[in-house]
Amino acid sequence: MRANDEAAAALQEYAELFALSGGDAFRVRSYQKAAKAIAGFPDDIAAVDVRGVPGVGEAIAKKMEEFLQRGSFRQLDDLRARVPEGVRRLTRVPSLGPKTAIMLYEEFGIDSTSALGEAIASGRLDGVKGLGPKTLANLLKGIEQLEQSSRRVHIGIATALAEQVMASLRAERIGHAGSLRRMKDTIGDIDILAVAPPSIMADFRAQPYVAEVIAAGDKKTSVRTTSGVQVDLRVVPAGSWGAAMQYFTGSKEHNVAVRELAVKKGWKLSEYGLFDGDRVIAAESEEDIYDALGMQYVPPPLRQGGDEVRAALRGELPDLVELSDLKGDLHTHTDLTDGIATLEDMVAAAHARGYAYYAVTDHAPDLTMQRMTLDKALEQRERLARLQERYPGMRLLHGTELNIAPDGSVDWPEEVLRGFDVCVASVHSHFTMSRDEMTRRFIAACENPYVDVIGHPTTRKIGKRAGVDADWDAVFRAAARTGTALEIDSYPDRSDLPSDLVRLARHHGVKFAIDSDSHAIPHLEHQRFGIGIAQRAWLTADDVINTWPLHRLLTFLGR
DNA sequence: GCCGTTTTCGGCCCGACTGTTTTCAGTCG
Repeated sequence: MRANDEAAAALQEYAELFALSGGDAFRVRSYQKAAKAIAGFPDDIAAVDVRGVPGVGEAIAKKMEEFLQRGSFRQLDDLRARVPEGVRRLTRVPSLGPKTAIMLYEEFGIDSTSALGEAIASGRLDGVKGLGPKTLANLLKGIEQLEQSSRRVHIGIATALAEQVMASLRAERIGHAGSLRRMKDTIGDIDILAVAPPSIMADFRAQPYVAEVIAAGDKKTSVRTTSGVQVDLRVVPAGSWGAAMQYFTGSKEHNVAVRELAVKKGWKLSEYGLFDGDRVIAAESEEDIYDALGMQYVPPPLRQGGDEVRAALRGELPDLVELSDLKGDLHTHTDLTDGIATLEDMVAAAHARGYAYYAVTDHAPDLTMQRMTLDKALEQRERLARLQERYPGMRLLHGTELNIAPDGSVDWPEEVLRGFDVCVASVHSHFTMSRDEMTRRFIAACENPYVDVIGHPTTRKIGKRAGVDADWDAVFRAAARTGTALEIDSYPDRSDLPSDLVRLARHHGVKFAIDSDSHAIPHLEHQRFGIGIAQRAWLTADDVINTWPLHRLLTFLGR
């Protein structure tokens, strides 16, 4: 993890603890704002003065400097000691905020979600002021949701941790396998393979990110990291690298299918190689193994144990969309609404990525907290037009992220919508409508001729909120019929659409936009996670509108 | 805590929703 992300996480934790200990709400907001700005700051704060980050003054700068020196700061240590861990977990329950968490702890001694569950079940909280029967029932439901989701982390967290682990170890060869390599949107634990001397295990156990050693052997060491995620490190022989990668990448179902192929030929496939008796047929590279079995190389995101093995035997695997196919980004924000970087900085960062086009899509007025007005949007359009002169090779598109109201309507009338190059439309509230109402809502949005892309369609937040309920077949048919693209929102805690729904939508003839939904410059890189979702859904470049050349994209947008 | 063409104090995104209450507190985006 970058120093910025670690420092921001510590500050964010401090903000939470500060709120839980009854601290001033404006100060809480200051800490949160600064944490967001530090995480999104393009330069390494270990290398530059952190006071240069907007929202960071003298007090926060001191805390961050202490953090960079010793991995914590005094005020954070104090609050960690004062606020029980269980109380912090209470606030992760949806609809349970700091006020209620403090009250439950101080009045009833409840310091964990399980204690809360028992207290509700036993009737101990019946008749408590502010906690009616509906609230208690909602809390129980929230606890259940939390317990189901808390064992896995989203791919953004897992990727950062895996990269940190690999960078911290010296090896002749090192790489990650498992569900992370298959680009699943959530990851249970991280598998790292290495070709290295035995001493790597001791080095691994001594790393500062290790909280607990679960198992320590010559071939495998398992630890729980300070972030709570388990990491397994396996040392493999150099000659078996490909076989080990193939074996530990999985999925289990994929490996069963591939091993059956080997058995049919009278061979044996293990993590040490593909063998005919004692003779090694292939072991050093995955490509050799798949080749020897008479099939195409199967890219990890496709190894799900579905029909990829059959397709690979027939030579019918798709030519998957790659990160390098993307020619632009169609959903990004600036500090005009809830982004933290200026229009000029976001555009410059997009240009540095070599895009052929780039859309700025700040929020529209119906999300009142964003304070957007038509005047502000038009002024931004002027600024963008002036910026365009500086970037002749990159077409700047002025867009907006509209809000889909419960009836499926959006923020502005047609004459205003007509003026945008691209309109993304997304659901941001009213998540609990009935399936029928929600389906009608999405279909109405698709039928709006100015809506080009449905943003983060299920609105799920991994570990926090389940997706909305809708008849997706009906929604996808409407999207295909109206020429409305569905977004693959690459922001890792969204990962939305999820790959199974992408595959279903593709079946209906839908096109997709792989967007970063960036609120800061580093977020532009998140598109790699969206590519993973697209690959798991077998998408080719032709399925993704932001791989298309500009003129084809503009034709699709109908502008 | 931060911030400043209304600068060193007094503001700080604010409206909707839910479940509770009998006029509102807490939570969320």
